[in-house]
Amino acid sequence: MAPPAIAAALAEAIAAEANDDQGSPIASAKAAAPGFVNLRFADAALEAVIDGIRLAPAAWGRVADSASAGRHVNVEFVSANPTGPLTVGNARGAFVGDLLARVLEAGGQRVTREYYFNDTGAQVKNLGASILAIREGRAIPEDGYHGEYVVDLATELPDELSAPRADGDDPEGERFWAAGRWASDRIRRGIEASLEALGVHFDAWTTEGSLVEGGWVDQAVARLREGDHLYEQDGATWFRSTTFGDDKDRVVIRSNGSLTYFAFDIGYLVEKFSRNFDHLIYIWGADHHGTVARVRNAAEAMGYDKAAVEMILTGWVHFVSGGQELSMSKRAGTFIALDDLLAELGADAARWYFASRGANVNMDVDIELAKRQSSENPVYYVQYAHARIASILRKATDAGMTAAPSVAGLLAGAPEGMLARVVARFPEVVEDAAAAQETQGITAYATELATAFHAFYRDARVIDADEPERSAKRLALADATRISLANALALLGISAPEAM
RNA sequence: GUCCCCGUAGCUCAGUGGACAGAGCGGCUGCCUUCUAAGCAGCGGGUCGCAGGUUCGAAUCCUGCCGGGGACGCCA
Repeated sequence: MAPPAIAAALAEAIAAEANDDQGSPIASAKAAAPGFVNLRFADAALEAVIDGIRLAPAAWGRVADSASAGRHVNVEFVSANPTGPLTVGNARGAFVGDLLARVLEAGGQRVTREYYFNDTGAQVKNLGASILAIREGRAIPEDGYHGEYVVDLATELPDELSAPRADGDDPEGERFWAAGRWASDRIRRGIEASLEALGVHFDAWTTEGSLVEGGWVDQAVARLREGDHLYEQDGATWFRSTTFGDDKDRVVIRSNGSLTYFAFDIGYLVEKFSRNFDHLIYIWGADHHGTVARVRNAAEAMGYDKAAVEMILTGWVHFVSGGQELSMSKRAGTFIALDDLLAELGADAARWYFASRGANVNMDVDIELAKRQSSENPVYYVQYAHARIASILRKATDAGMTAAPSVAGLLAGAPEGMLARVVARFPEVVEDAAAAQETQGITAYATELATAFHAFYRDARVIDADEPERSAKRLALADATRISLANALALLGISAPEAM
C-alpha cells in the first residue's frame, strides 16, 4: 500500500475510535499528502494539561519514566590540572558537563558531578620550580610557568617552603615538590571558587594521589594480570589493548617503574565502579579521542560492561580577538582567565551560548564580538518573556484579580490555543533532550515558547476589568507559561528574572 | 599513511529518514496615549562542500573525493 493510502486508512480508523470515545484526547484525525496523519487534540485534554501545570509546578517537565530513569551516573568533567586558574578554554567542558548532568537529572537519573585533580604529576613539580626560581631571582625554566599568577604565588609562598635546606641538599627536587603542592592547593581553591561562580557545583573531588594510596591502581593492575591481559616487554608492563580492537598495546608501568597516565585511568575506573555507578560519562576535549578506546577496552578486560563507560568529546573552541588567534597556554601565561570573561559576559549568556550548540562541534568565538554582543544574546529574549509575565501577574494581584483554577473553555480561541499547544509540549522536549543527552532542543524550545507568548500578548489582553472571567483564565494560562519558561531556564541553570 | 570530529543564509549555529530547510545576530521598512518596545509585523538572504548510491522519500543513511580541525609517546 502506498503511503497516502495507509495514512488515509489510519486517519479513518483513529477518527472513528475518537468519535466513539467520549473522553478521547483526540478531536480529529486527517490524512495529508504525502502520507501524514494530522491529529488534533481535544480542547478538554489540552485544558487538563495546562491546569495540571499549576497544580504541580515543580514536577512540570521532569520525566520519571524514561528508559534510563533511576540510573546512577557519574559525570566527570573539567578536571583541569591545578597548575593555573581556569581559562576560557575550560569553559566549554564546565558548561557541557553541568548541562549534561542537569538534563540527565530531568530525565529521572541520579548524577554525581566529579572533578579529577592531577596533584602528583610532573607539572606540579614544574610549577614549584618556577615559583622558587622567581622567589630566588633566577630565570624561570623555559618550559616552566610564566603567567602573572605565578609571580603572585611566588610572593605569597611561605618562608619555610622557600628556605633552602640546611644541608644544602635537595633530593629529587623535594623543595620543588613542596612548593608545587602548596601552590596547587591554593590554585585548587581558586578553581573551586571559579566554578561556583559559574553555578557549577561538584559532588566529588578525586585526586590522583588518592588512587595510589587507596590501592586502586594496584587493584586494577592485578585484575588485568589475572585475566592475562598484561605482558612484559622492554622492561615495561603492557596492556593487550589490541585484543579488544585498539591500534596498539598500551604501557601501564614504565620500564623505570613509574605509572603511566593510563595506569591512573584504569585505577580510577575500578574506584568509580566500586561506588556502584551504573554508568560513567567522561567529558573530554577532542584531543583525547585517542585514549577513548584503551580505557573502554580496559574496562571490558576487567570484567565491566563496556557500554557503561562513555566518553563525550567536546569540539574545539577557537578563540580569536580582532582577527588574531589567541593561544591558551597556561605555561606560557598567554591565556584569558575564565573569571575575567564571565565578569563581562555574565554566566547566563555564556551558558546559553554553549547550551544551544552541540557538544562536539568546533566553534569560533571572537572575544571582542562576544563582549560587544552579549546584550544581543537570545537568552535575554527568553528571560524577557518570563519577566513580562511576572509583571502582568503582579499587576493583576495589585488590581485584586486572581488566576482561575482552570482554563476550561478558554483554549478554543486562536491566541490561547496556539500558546497552550506550545506550553504543553515541554515534557516531550525534556524527554528528547535527556535521551539524546543534549540541550539544544531545550534552548530552541524556550525561544519558541517565548515567541508564542509574545504573540499571545500582542493578540490577547490578559488583564481586562470588563471581562473578569476570561481575564482570570488568561491569567492562569500566562502563569502556566511562566512556569514552563522558568523550568526550562532552571534546567539550563539560567536565572528567570521577575523583572528586567 | 591510519583513525576521529566538522562542512547548512553575510556571521554564529539548530535541524540526523518525511510536509515549501529554521533561529539568533547583521541589513532594509513599519509599529509605543492601554498589561514591560530587551517586544511585534513585514522584506531580503540557501548548488544543505562535491559526485555517485540506497529509499516511495535524503541536509539526515552508505561509498568516494575536496576543504577545515584533531589524534596517532614508556607525555599529561
